[in-house]
Amino acid sequence: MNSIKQFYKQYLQNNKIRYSAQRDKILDVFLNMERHLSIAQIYELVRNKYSHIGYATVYRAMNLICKAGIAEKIDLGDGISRFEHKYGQEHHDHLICVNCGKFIEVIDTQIEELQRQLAKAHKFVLKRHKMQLFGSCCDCVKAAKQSLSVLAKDKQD
Amino acid sequence: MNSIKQFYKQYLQNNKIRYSAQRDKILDVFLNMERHLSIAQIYELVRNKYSHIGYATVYRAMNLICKAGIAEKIDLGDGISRFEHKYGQEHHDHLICVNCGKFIEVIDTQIEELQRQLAKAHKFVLKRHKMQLFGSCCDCVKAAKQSLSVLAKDKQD
DNA sequence: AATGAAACTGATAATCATTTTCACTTATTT
DNA sequence: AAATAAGTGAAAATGATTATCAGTTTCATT
Ligand SMILES: [Mn+2]
Ligand SMILES: [Mn+2]
Ligand SMILES: [Zn+2]
Ligand SMILES: [Zn+2]
Repeated sequence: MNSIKQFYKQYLQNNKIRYSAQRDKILDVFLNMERHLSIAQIYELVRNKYSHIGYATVYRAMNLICKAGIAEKIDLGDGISRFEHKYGQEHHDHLICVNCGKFIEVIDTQIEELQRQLAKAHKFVLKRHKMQLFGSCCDCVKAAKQSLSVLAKDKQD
Repeated sequence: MNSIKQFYKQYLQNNKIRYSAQRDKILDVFLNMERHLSIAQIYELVRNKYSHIGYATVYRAMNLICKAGIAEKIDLGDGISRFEHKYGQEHHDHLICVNCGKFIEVIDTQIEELQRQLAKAHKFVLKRHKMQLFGSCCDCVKAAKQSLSVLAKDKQD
């Protein structure tokens, strides 16, 4: 039925790691959650649904889920790790709005190809890369323009 | 004479921030240092040369130097901030060897242009970006091959 | 030169995300 | 069932960074 869960169970079995009730619940929450949530947010969701699960257990479970290749930890440099789905997802990079925190997932095959060429030119064996574009999303730009025009109007009066 | 120091003094003056002996020493160390050093490493260098300067003062001074636009803090996701020269330097991205930690500075104008287009396509007003390519540098690849062949020879014997 | 305000320093404490520890419980193997 | 291994949760530890605060230095004004 749930092929991801099957995959996870297989991974644990292969590595002689037990499949506990806590790990099951945390995986369920992760699989049903919005993208890019932090540990604190995942912990809250787990608590709401099941309670009585420790913070450290959520950390441990999410690290396992990452090791299994089902989640990926992403780091925006703000000191908070976020997690996103990786199983069956193709690689992508992020546009991040510095105002509202919105994530836009992007993949640009030309850039990816140029990255490979760049690494090759420096005799680098490329393992992974991180590309994050920070700026203001269209909604936030619109909102900023709006408030500017309101200010201008106030000045006129 | 030292135009960067002049620039720094001007920045501090403009912002009513004093130019102390500690700030002078820390700036000197930063200006003469290898690229991409951490606070701990800068602190060591400062200590060797002058001693009696507090850790917090180094943090504060480096943050100031960044605000002035002379240094830039870079984050590789390993929890350690590193600093590099920014004054008069053009933007660049990094190839980072996951084995030896070597940095290679790169700039690919095609990628930069594609990034701008990508942002535009999503109606994003781009402020800054981060691109880091992780892998093995040619020296580390060579070393790995070497040790592999040694192992193979051992097996033969 | 004296004075008072403002800025700076350095030691230390606080913060915050994450990891470790450890006594205890649960699952698996013998 | 007993022995062994793994997992859990609470609490402590860690490590980078920032905040606090009493004492010091600098600057401007008298
Ligand atoms: Mn994503
Ligand atoms: Mn650099
Ligand atoms: Zn936004
Ligand atoms: Zn290397």
